[in-house]
Amino acid sequence: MLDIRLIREQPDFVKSRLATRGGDDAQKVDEVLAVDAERRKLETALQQCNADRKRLSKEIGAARARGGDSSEIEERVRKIGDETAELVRQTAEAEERQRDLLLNIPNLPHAEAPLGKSAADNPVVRTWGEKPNFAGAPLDHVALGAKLKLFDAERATKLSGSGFICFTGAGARLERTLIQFMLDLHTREHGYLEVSPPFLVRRDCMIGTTQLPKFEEDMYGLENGEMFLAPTAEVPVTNLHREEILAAAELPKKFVAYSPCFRREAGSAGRETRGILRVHQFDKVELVKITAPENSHAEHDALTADAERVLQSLGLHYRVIELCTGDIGFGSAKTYDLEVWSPGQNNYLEVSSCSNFIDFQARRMNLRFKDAEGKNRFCHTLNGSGTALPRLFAALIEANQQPDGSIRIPEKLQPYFGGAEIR
RNA sequence: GGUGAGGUGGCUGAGUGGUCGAAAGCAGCGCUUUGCUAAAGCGCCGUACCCCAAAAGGGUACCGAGGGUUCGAAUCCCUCCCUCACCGCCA
Repeated sequence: MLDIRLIREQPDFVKSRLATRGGDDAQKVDEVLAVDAERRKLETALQQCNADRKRLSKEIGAARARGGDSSEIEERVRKIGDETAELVRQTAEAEERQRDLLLNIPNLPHAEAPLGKSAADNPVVRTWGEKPNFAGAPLDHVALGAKLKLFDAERATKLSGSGFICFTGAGARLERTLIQFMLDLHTREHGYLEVSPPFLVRRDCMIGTTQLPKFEEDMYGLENGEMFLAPTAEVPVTNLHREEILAAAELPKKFVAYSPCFRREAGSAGRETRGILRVHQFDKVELVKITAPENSHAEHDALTADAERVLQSLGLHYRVIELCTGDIGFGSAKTYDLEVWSPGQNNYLEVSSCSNFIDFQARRMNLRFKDAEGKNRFCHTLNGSGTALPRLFAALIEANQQPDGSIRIPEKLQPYFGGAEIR
């Protein structure tokens, strides 16, 4: 949520930053400004009424204490009360309209975010490692999975419909191994606190981390829209400290959490849907940071580096791209995507998205900290998936397939996996 | 799921219809005095929003949340949420 004061004081700046995303947000800014002006007018009038009512009511009390007659004042206050009721209704309505509008305006892309219209304009920031060489054409993860019985899409569909996957045997073990490997890496070597949060969260949490109200059709809701299956651990973990005022010394807070993630993937039929690349339920290990504003960019770079360590440790070739202003997510000001090389797809696969939300989520969550001068200021929030499991799984088995059809387990993973190969 | 108790400012804790944004104590900040690692006295000490060009200042709201009664609600009524205790059920 953007700061209404920023919109009020610098509307042209806000509009010009939003314009870099494309879309019609400038119009929403004008709407919110109009509502804001109306709201404040109503609020001032209402407060004047309340002040009169309060003052006169006290006079009634004083008059009665003296044993005097107060019926005339009582009549006046009753009249003010009638006027107030209408103002209360109008003010509340204006407040709600303003909030609805604000919740539907996306974050301002950071000044350093590259300009662009679509994913085609996302610059490559850096690459790591080399594409592996294969004697013949490498198999893709679907073929490898079928051959080695690593997952069973048909039976998962029988259980839950299309877009669900069931890992089996060595595949299930490899999946579990990757989760544990990442949790250990981030807790032992990068200083994150492991949390195992609820996966079912209240509506407020989904608003806090910007999934709602705009993307409700992509979420699985229960209990008449009061509860939702988390689409990422970002939701429960970032909301852990919602409506709190943290001490400056506590920052940055660094969390790592494993969770299954539930997404309807509405409207994405046909895009990267082969095999296990886009499913309605998948496992993910998520990184979340809560930082002071001064440090959020440095912490963002560090978080991205921590996510990269996973791919480096597994010896997987990847590249880092930065999302351009036209492609960046609704709530994010600056985002790096990690894309791992998939020999089977002969393309890069997005496995991790590291975003700096600045104070956009913190305002929605009312998440603040007390700074050195004792002022309460909004925190900055960052998150990056320490990698979406099925895609990492797919890239990993494709990159490590051997001429004899077996899969070599990367060295660092072997102690976790309890073996050096799958055959 | 049942029964009972309870949710007040950073903390403890008063307050059952009016002068209560809320006593008192603790913690914190400032000043004064005396001075050896401290005591005493005094003052300050919540958040959000609105008005004001701004500062100063003024105002409104907030005693778990939301409604209601009333001229007036921390206080009375209703609903909900949460915490604690015990009981039931259960991985």
